[in-house]
Amino acid sequence: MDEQPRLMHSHTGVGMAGHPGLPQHMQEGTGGTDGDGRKQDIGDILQQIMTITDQSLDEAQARKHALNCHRMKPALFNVLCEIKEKTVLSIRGAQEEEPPDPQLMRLDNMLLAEGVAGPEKGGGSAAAAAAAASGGAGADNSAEHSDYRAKLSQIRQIYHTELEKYEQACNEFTTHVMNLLREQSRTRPISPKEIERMVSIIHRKFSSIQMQLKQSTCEAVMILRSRFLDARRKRRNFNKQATEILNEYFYSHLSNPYPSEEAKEELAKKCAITVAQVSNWFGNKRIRYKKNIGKFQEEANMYAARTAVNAANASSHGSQANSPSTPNSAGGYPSPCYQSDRRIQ
DNA sequence: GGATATGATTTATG
DNA sequence: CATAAATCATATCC
Repeated sequence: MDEQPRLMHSHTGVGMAGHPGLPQHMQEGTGGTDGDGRKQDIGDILQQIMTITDQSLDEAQARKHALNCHRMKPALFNVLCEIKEKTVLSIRGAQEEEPPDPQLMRLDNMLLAEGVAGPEKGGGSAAAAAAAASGGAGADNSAEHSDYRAKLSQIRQIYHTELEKYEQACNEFTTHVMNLLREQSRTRPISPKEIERMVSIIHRKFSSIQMQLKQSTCEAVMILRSRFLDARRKRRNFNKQATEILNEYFYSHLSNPYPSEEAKEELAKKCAITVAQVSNWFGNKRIRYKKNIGKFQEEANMYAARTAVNAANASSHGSQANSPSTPNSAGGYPSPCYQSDRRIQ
């Protein structure tokens, strides 16, 4: 809207005399006689154009309409078109290319990798699988994970809503501007290139806003990750049953407490934890046992007794009325001392 | 609240 | 790569 008076001033108002783009009949001096009425006409029109900004909008609208209907309008318009063509050509120079922003690409890639952008990934299938695999025992673990997933999808949803909002606003604005330009193109020459450029400017602006959104979404995801996926921060003790199973194995293999890969897998399954966790547990247990055997003596005795009783039960099942609740009363079980022949290397 | 227990991670080693 | 050892960071106990 504000370009109209400027254009008129700079090209039509002042620089008119002798402009190379102007047709012959408009470049004549004031001395001519037969073109006098016509010149007066043009002068009037130009005067009207010049004063258009001083008028109220309604008045201007009316003037515009009047100008539009004026018989000289097509001729003048053609002149303007010519001028425009020349000046626009000189304005438009080395600015058209637009390389993809590496920063934006980085953000996009990350959002895609985190599953925030892109298509909805298989809803809860991973969580369901985890819950199924862990049975009832590892429920807290999967619950924690689902909490993480819930937060992530929350972020995802906000991100998409905002993105959509921006997109919509961008489209609305673009349409609005294009309508304006189209409307203005009746009174001033507007090339398709110009419209294109305007649209691309708008899109650039909006995409820079989008980048901010992506940036903050990335930050949110990062914070979420560090909060939830750093297991050290959310350490959970294994449940009683799991530690019993692990201890049982440890003390019954005290001479060589290094479960094979298969044994680890078995233990992991029984305890509803991962193989890595089993390895961690044994690593911790070995070093801590070795460091302070005395402290573990009682525990060692207890588990040794229990396995002894279990063995006895298994070997002579049914014949004896035994009570598994009195393991300590049974004397003579092998004491799990830290001796040279059952060394941890 | 601090002491201790404990699961996970890091670092070093062969 | 598996493990030992040190270390971290939280959980749990008292």
